[in-house]
Amino acid sequence: MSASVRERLTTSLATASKADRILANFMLSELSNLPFETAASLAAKVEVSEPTVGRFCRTIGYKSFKDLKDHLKQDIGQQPWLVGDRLRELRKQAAAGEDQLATGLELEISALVAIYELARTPEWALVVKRLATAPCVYAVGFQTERGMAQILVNQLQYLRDGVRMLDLAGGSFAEILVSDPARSCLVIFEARRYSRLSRDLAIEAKKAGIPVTLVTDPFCDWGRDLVDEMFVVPTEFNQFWESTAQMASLANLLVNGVFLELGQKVEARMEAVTQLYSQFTGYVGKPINRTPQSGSNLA
Amino acid sequence: MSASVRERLTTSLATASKADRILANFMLSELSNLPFETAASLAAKVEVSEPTVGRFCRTIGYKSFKDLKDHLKQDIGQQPWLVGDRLRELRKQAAAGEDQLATGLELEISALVAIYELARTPEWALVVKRLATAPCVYAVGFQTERGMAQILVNQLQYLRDGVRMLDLAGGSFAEILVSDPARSCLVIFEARRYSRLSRDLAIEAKKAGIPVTLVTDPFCDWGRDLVDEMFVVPTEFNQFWESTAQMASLANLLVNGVFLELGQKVEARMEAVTQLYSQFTGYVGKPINRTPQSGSNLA
DNA sequence: ATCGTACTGTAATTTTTCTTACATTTTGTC
DNA sequence: GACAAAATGTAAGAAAAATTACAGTACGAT
Repeated sequence: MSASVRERLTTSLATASKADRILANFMLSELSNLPFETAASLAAKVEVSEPTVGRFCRTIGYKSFKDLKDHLKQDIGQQPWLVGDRLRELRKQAAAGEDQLATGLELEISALVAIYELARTPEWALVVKRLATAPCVYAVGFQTERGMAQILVNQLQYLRDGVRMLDLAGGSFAEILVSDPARSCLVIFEARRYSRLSRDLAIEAKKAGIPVTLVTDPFCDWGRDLVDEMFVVPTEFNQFWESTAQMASLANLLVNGVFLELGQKVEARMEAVTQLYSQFTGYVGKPINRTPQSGSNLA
Repeated sequence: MSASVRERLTTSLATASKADRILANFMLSELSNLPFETAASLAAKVEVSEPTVGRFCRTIGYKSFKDLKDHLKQDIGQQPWLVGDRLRELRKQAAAGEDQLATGLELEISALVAIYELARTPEWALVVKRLATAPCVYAVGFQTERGMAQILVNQLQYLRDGVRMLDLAGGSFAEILVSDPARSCLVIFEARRYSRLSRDLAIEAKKAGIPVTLVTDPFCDWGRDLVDEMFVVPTEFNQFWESTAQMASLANLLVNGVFLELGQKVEARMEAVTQLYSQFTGYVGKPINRTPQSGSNLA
């Protein structure tokens, strides 16, 4: 009757019921934030009812969620969990050992800050508006930046129609370049070494009058006057090569902006997409819903 | 109106009244236990009345003791750091307007910290080693996480042979599931709502004996005993839905680890890939190199 | 010394958090 | 497919925590 909170949670996983497992899992992954939670806040996050939280704590041997937290206090003991402390800890280790990782963290953090600064610029607002309203949105990325375009596209597609990822599979980029420029816009993700395709595509798009947004690294010297907006994302984090990881954060912020711009009306669409996914593929926990919904195609 | 809890407490020491000073001092020395305290428990410990605690918190700018705790949670420390001023600036604006963006930034930063902590775990080292040495590496992601898998795959492919992205285009995942399990490993990126495919794939991979690494959000309750390693990435950044953006950072860190593991020998390959890209597509600044290089196919 | 101001505590009230009782749903079994 | 058992949610109520109102106290100024 005296195991650590973590141990008890882990043990419980074996026998616990569905809701209890969800709780245990979440608690395990968020152990360091638990002290700040309350039974109600937890319940909301994992989408169970409040009594379930209390009951679960009782089944694993505590009096209440609060009691569990009190035990946590002793468990964590000297381990830091305030972000500040943890950051400091990482730094210290970085200073001690020959670990270049932690300095990378600081650089990555500063990249994030830079991105959030970008998100307050007029250009940002402009791009968000365009991504929300242009009939056709294209995104593209080559080499290692292909995934970034993918991320933007996949998410935007939940919010609106007419979003497509470009690639050179067809050999020409004709999809966008011969379409009505007033109806299209393009987002290019790029970083060193810049693919010739990015530049050529930007040139042609400009020629065609299609608005182009370039998300790139600080070394890009060819974009400035070819594109309408250029978002520069820091990429040097002490890793063996540039990391464009934080472009994903930028992409997500853009998507978030588009959501805010579109407002309520996207909800129906998101619901429909989810419904369709449920129907054709299925989600964990819910079997495939094989009954096509009459109201599901709002595209 | 935007200092860290620690800062505010320290500042208050100068002007505070007797009881307040006692409180501030106690809080400062017990900062890491604060989340477990309640206004009443604190009051008892320093022998002041409960309202005094609340009042004190209000005089230093919080709504209540609970509000102070909430800020503590996000407090990333007062250390002078790289981007301190800019971060502070963003925070100030956040405090002023009801701008949820900046608090999102703090959450995103703490997610980064969590990832860098992950990168120091034994599991991480294990996964890196496996990604570096397994003959076949597969990565997969569905819905909005597809891009994450893409990012990992595209980069790993620069470093080593035998890296492929999985999808259901063929309808069966046979590529990996009927291959020699001793030669393969799998990385799954997933987040709510979890695709049925992720789980089923994990189950089958486990059955087949293929090591599986799951990168997911804190809400995932089905992975724990289905996979060999589970990396949990925080995803709630005050945006309209979960943002898995920081998984990209995790992917890049993994790639970086693989690079360090493989060492010098990857350079030749990277050079060759670059050469081939130059030959077939070309880089900005360099025209297509149309002369095939005799030494370029090391694959 | 007396007054006034600022500080602090007591007690009542409000708000939040947790629990209990009961209804409903889910799960497993025959 | 129906039943029982287990699990979960709802809603009401109990307990805890925090706030407010108000009264008393300490301390400085006059």
